[in-house]
Amino acid sequence: MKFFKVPEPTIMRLSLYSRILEQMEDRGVPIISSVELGDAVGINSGVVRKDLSMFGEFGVRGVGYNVRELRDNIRKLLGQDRNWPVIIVGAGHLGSSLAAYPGFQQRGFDVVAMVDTDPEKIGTQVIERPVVSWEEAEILIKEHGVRMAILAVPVDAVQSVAQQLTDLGVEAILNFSPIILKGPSHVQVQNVDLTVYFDLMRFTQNLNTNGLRPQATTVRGIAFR
Amino acid sequence: MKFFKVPEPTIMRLSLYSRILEQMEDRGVPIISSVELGDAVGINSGVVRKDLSMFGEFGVRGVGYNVRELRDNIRKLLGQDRNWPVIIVGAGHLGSSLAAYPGFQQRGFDVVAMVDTDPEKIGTQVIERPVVSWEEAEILIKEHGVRMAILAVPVDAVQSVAQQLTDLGVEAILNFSPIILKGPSHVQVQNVDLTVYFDLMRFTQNLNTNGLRPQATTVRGIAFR
DNA sequence: TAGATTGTTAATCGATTAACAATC
DNA sequence: TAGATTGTTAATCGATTAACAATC
Repeated sequence: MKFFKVPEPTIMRLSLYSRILEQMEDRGVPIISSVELGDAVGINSGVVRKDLSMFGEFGVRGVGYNVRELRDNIRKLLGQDRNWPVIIVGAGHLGSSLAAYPGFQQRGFDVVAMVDTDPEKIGTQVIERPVVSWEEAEILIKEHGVRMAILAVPVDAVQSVAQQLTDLGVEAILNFSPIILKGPSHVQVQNVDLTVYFDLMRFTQNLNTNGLRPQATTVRGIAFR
Repeated sequence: MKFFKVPEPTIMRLSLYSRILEQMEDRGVPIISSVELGDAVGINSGVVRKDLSMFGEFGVRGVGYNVRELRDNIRKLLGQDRNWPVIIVGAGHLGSSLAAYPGFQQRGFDVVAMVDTDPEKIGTQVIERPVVSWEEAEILIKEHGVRMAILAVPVDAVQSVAQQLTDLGVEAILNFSPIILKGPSHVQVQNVDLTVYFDLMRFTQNLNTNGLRPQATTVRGIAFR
């Protein structure tokens, strides 16, 4: 078995490259240089080359990268070329907006269902997705081989829902609740805490207010200005 | 004028500390150690102490940190003690779910309005927030001194909406659309691209699928397992 | 060949970790 | 005083940046 050590910033940038390349492909651009790709995502061209070189030699010296070829390679790396069934837990505002996310289907995710405990919601459809009970969810998870779940439930329900999901064999949980979810080590938990971003913005604004000027910083390797 | 250089991971962790301290305060816990606080957010106690020491000496050696005191200090640092009027642009699913976000009001943000161009929506209320036109938005922005905006509009509208906001004097934009927004240098733009997180999860799952096991990594300084 | 751009190496930077003196 | 925990320093680690040889 081979061991991999890919810096997280690299993976996140691959995701950005992927979208830019998609756009280029749509526009019929055949070749792209690391400088152009870097500019598009707001980073240095060296980073682009370094990131890509971790996975192979995709470019041609003196020429650049074949857009379609590179796109296909990155898609494969990120698993965007396969179909990933996911379930969304919580059919509230956030859950619904995630279900409605256009990039979702488009990028290889397939929301098989939304789980909720509210009897009023169960049996209905939200954004053309069936809202189901946990009993039905269990069946669907087995049936579709669901391995990824998205959590958009109230804070106090997070931990028990995560347990439930783990018991049902889910291997990856993307948690949007503002709480740090801890799962067993074999389950990949990714906490995305939106309040952190609000606080991040406000911190800077607050410094400005106080007559202080923070130095430019970077966010997750993505330059912002 | 004083110059500040605060690592971004530190700011994000301050946000996490803030919430944990809020919970402790609610539970009536008077004192907390860096070890306890570190455990609660899943990091090493040394990081906690280092982060806090950037802003002052908040603890007592041999004892720990006074929960209420530390909470108040961090609130002040992050600007959570003041009221920040914000507007949300885009009254669709994502915009609505952000408006519904309970932590919003609670943590010092005040959504004064939601802006939309759909005549069907203008004049209605979403989550008790008025949906207004750009003309009305302009008035409200001036009236409330709005400096922060949240973007939840379709991809193709992002750049022009950002321009509009900048023209109206908005200084900070939190962009949720999966596009890298570039604003003028005096405007703070924070791109939060949810698709990046999906890809991040999937990348790991994809490696697992291929029989590879990625090493444990960290996300934005927050350990996950 | 001349020009361009990759892939890669070495230097730099910054954040995390480990360790411990200070001190309650 | 003994035990505990902070604030801080030095060592480590890892990512970014700069530079350039390889090569189309």
